[in-house]
Amino acid sequence: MTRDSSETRRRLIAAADALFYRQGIRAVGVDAVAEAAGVTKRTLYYHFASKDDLIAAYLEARDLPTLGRYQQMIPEGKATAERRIRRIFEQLGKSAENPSWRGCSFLRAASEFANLPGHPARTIASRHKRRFEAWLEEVLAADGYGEAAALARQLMILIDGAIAQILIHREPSYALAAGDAAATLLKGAKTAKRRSARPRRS
Amino acid sequence: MTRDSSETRRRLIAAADALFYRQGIRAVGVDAVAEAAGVTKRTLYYHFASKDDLIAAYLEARDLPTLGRYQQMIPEGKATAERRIRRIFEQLGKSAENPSWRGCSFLRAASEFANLPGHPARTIASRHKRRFEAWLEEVLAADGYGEAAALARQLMILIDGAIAQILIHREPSYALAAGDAAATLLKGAKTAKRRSARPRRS
DNA sequence: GTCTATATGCCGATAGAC
DNA sequence: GTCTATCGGCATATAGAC
Repeated sequence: MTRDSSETRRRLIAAADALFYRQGIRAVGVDAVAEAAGVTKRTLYYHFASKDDLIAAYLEARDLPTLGRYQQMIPEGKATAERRIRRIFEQLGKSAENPSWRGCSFLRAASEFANLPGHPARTIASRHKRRFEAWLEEVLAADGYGEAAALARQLMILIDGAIAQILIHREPSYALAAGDAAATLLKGAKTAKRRSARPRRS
Repeated sequence: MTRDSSETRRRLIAAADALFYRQGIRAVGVDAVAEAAGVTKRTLYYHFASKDDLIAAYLEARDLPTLGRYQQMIPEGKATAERRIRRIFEQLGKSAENPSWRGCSFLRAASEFANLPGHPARTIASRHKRRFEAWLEEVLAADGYGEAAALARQLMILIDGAIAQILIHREPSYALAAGDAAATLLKGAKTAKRRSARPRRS
């Protein structure tokens, strides 16, 4: 049945998600994924052509939900972009306090397959980060910032830099240091923003 | 003989360095390392107690040389810290243009062993980054910057963030975006620096 | 669609000769 | 200190029954 098929597939992806994110993709065998999903290895290979295919499905399934989680951190229209961006870093630090936190799945996947430029994991990871950067640009542009694209790129660098440092030192406070840097960058761009968006009263 | 012994050990570490950095640590077997070093697996296990021991030696051997390469990018007393820091990002972007560039070995190792907090690779990676951050702090403090520690941490985040983005997108220009951000942060801290370091003439 | 059983090869690590 | 030979286990992937 088609329903059963997609349900089994869904369970396999969920099992892969838990194991790949926790232990790393190369560190987990397909046997372990199949067992965690409650099926045999043969069934896994009925639903996925190869482990690479499963890896692609794992990252694909994480793409929009991951972005969505960041978007939910800063509801629209609640405050200035400056305050909303600051909140991203605060929430990142809070997430990283969870012992099951292991950094960014896309960055770790790209790192694991650094030697395989055409690997699906690389393609999906790059596209995810481009989406993330584009969203940041929208947030800044909507608040009237000039140079929103360049600024969004700098914020993206700060976010992944903070994640990298936290992962290395297991020290979530690096998120706050990155948040401070982001605030400084936004403050510096503020003047240009106000000048071009609307004339100041003073 | 002790001389032969350390020479074989050195060759094994060099072989591990080339393979681990290029392909990832978990992706390379000890067989491949031994063969690349021109010895058998048994000899590898004479010089190293385990693969983890070899991994530790690989990262340990990279620690100071890696830091040294960054230090050579900005010779002392040649220019202001602002200009010297900018040069780090320019050189990073240039390095990343080399097809054999695969990002930061310490960050990638920490990422691969994200699930093993006590692993030697994690300890060495963390210590290396602490050293790097301390060096940046020295550079800033020597040039009279106040808040040198906080600023150094922000620069560290920008450096690893740039490396992460370049690795994901295979796009070295992210280094320049990070360099722009660094320049802005240093510029913002300049006023405080000049006030505390020496009175300005104007 | 899911199963049991298996192919084939590499994994880290070791025994014991020289 | 380096070798040949090998251990048991796990890797990805597949054959064929039901």
